[in-house]
Order: sequence, then C-alpha cells, then structure tokens
Amino acid sequence: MENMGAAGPNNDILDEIFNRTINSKSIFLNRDVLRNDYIPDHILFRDDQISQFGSILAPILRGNKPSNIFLYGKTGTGKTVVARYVTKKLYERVLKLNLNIKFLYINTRLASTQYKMLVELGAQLDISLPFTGLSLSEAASRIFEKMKRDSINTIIILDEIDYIVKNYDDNILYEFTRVNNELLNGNFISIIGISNDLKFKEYLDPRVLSGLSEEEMVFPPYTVDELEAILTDRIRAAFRPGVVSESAVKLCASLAASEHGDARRAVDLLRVAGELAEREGSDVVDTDHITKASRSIERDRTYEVIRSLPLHGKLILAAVLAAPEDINTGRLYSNYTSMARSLGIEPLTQRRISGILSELDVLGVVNAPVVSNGRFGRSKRVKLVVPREVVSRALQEDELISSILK
DNA sequence: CCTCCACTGGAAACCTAGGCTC
DNA sequence: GAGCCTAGGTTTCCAGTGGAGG
Repeated sequence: MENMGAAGPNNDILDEIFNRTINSKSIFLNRDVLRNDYIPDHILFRDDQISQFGSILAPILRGNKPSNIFLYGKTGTGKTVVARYVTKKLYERVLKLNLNIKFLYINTRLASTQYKMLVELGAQLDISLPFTGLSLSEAASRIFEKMKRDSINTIIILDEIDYIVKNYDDNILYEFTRVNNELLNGNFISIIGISNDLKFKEYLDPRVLSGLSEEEMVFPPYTVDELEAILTDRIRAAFRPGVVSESAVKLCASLAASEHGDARRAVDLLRVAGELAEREGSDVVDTDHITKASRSIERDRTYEVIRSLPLHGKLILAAVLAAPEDINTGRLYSNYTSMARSLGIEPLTQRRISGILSELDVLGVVNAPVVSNGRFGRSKRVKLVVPREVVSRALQEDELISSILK
C-alpha cells in the first residue's frame, strides 16, 4: 500500500462518493421502518386479530393463564408482527404492574433442531445449556426448574412451528403443553404457535393439537389494495415526501400480491429498491428500482442459502452444476462420488444423497421430482432452478470446493 | 397385460460427541 | 476416569413402484 494517503485517482473517486453522501439529502427519513424486524406502532387491516389476540392474552395481567393460541396463515400475512406487537404492548403493562412475566420468542426454523430450540429458550431465561450431551427432557426440565425457582410466568411464541414438527416429532411440544400441572406454585406457560402451513395440524398428535390450539386465529392474505395502503403508510415514515413514485408503489404491491399477498415481501422490495436508488444517487424510487430489487432479493436469498449449506450439500450442488442438463440420481451420485474422492472426502451413501436432494428441493435450489422412465427405472430428475452464476459464485466461497470448480 | 429397471423412502441400527453419575 | 445416556446425522436393509418395452 505504497500510495496510501497519496492523492491519486482512487482518492478522487472515493472523495466524490463520500462527498455525495454527505452533501446530498438521503432519500430516507428512517430506513429502520422497512427492516424485517420492525414492529410498527399501528398495524393496518388486522384490527380484528389484534383485539382477539389481545383479549385472549389479557387475563395474564390478573395473574391467570391465557389460553394457548394457534395462529395460521401464509407468509407475510401479519402473524408474527401481530404477535410481537401485542406482546410488546402487553409487556409495557407488565412492567408497569411489576409482574414477573417473560415473553420468549423462538423461530423454530432458524433454531433448526429441537435441542437448539431449547438452548435458545434457555438463553432467553439466562440459563446456559451445553450444546450437546443433555437429553431433551433434561434440557426442558432445567428450563422449567428455572421458571419455578424464579416464579416466572412465560408466554412463548414459537414461530414457524410447522418446521420443527415436520422434521422431528411433537414430544417437546407435548411437554410444554402439559407442564402447567407440574409447575404448580401458580406458574404457567402459555404457548403461541405460529404456522405458515394450513395443513400443519395433520402432523400433530391429537393430544398436542388440542393442547396447543385452545384458541385459533386465521390470517387471510392481503389484497392488492391493502398492500398498497400498507406500503403507502410505511413510505410516509421511511422516505422523504415524493421520493417513491405512485407507479412504483403499485408495481410493488402487485408483485407481492401475486405471491399470495405477502406484505413482508412488499416491504422488502421497497427497502431494497430504496437502497438501490440511493446508491445510484437517484432522488426518486421508480418502477425500475422495484424490478431490480425483485431480482436482487432473489439472488441474495439463493446465495445465502447455498453458502450456508453443509459440505455435502455443496458438493452435490457442484455436481449438479457440472451436469449439462437434467440429471438423474444415479449419474449425479457417481459424479458426486468422484468429486468427493478427488478432494479426499469420503462420499456419503446414495440413500443419504437422495435425502439431501429432497432437502435442496424444499429449499428451492433444485427441482427434483421423481419420474419414471419405464423400463429404465424410477429416479429423481434433478434440475437447477436458480441462476447457475449465483450457485457458482456461492460455491466459490467455500475454499475446498472452489478448487474443483475449474 | 405383464415385466422389470433404478431407484425411492420408511424403519431401524449404528456412530459420534459430549454431559452426567459415581 | 469408567460407564452410561441422548440427539442428531448417517448407514444398512429392503419392500414398493410408474410406466416403456415386450
């Protein structure tokens, strides 16, 4: 770095960027309003759900156990935000009344295993559980023990609860719905389950289902008009007046509406579009930015998913990438084995690869339907459904794998 | 209509890492 | 420190199957 500090062309470029950023007024007033985890102070079109939800939980302020609640509706229909909004308001009251109530929030898809879910719950109660070694029931009873010892009442929000049940079983859920009797001392746990999957109930043991869904609430998708109103509302808080064009709002709403009325997606689009516009130095956000944002979000998601895949998942993708077109499990497996061997990695069995392929299918990275080729047997036909360039870029990130991607 | 391929996917056994008990 | 226990990932085993070609 000999020329560091010297006034060269590079410096001029940077000066220009920095100056532009300092001097130009940002198009944003408050970009936090567009963040994924933002809880607005008013929520549109969900008055019924909010009041129903609020009245179910309200008894907690008098020290009574609220019913367990089950919320379901597709992604971006406001389940999480309503749950967080109401519990936040409730928490303000709890503080005023000086009650010993904790609100815990877990996304079971992010926690990914039953055990990690318990570790996460424990962390929110200030107890640390070892990352392995304990049985589920031991981990759970340590959590219960803590609640009993400190006489804490808890409301636990289990977001994307369908994930954990589909991949494991519902034993710990059963423990949580059942434990109130043993927690005595007047302590209780109320469970708020949130599911994106309407058919999820079929996976649950009837005992758990009846315990979990003492109350049920359904969140319908937002209509285009509703999405537009939500966006307009957020725009007022997030951007300077007049920055976002009306046609951009319309496009944003209709894009999100075509994905089953997903408000989260609509707001994401808006945020990314705003960031793109700002980076370009544009002082308006128009339809062009929305379209670009839509593409960029998809790419980022894919990139992130692939980058965080376990080694063998990546290896399989590398093998899919190397295949010219659709490829069946058998051929894919032999390509995968030779790639693995060339890296000095012991390949997994075909049975396992078949399973991993199904997981990649669920993640939306590949399409792997089972097709029958008649006389030539039955197998998965694997096809990449995300841009090759994104996959290859994400795989490059892995040192080991980048060495075989020519 | 029957055969038979090349797997699929369920079930169970096995492996590993790490905490717990004594 | 030996011996035991469990969760989560993997392997082993295998019955089951959609449809092209006979």
